[in-house]
Amino acid sequence: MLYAAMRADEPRDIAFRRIVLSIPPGKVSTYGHVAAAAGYPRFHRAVARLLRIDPPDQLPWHRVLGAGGEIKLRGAAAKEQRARLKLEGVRFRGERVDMERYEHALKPWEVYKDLPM
DNA sequence: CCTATGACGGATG
DNA sequence: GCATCCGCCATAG
Repeated sequence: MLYAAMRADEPRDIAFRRIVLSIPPGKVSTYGHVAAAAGYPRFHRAVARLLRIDPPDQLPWHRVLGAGGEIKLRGAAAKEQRARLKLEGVRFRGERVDMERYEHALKPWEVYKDLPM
């Protein structure tokens, strides 16, 4: 088993995944907010890492943005994310998502932890 | 052990 | 808005 896959089974990563899964279509969140909602306020970079190593078809990775609604991917991947969001009706203001309208309010981790996936 | 590199974030000028 | 710097977590060499 690959080390990356093992790491992805750590409780922290489970929490990150479940929170990302809770973001509904047409809504978005940020690396920092996902980390904080999971109970790990300084782990925004770990959230980004998880989205990078997880199979792309298992998580709505495109609904996670940088602070302020900024797409942090580069090149073709950035276009891909923007296209996916647009398909869900998420509108942009310039290069950023209009967070006032599309940011999903994440609930505290206790609300997610015992819910069915 | 140290350095470099990221799908980061905040503070500062 | 832009440029810099620093802090933070994780991985690779």
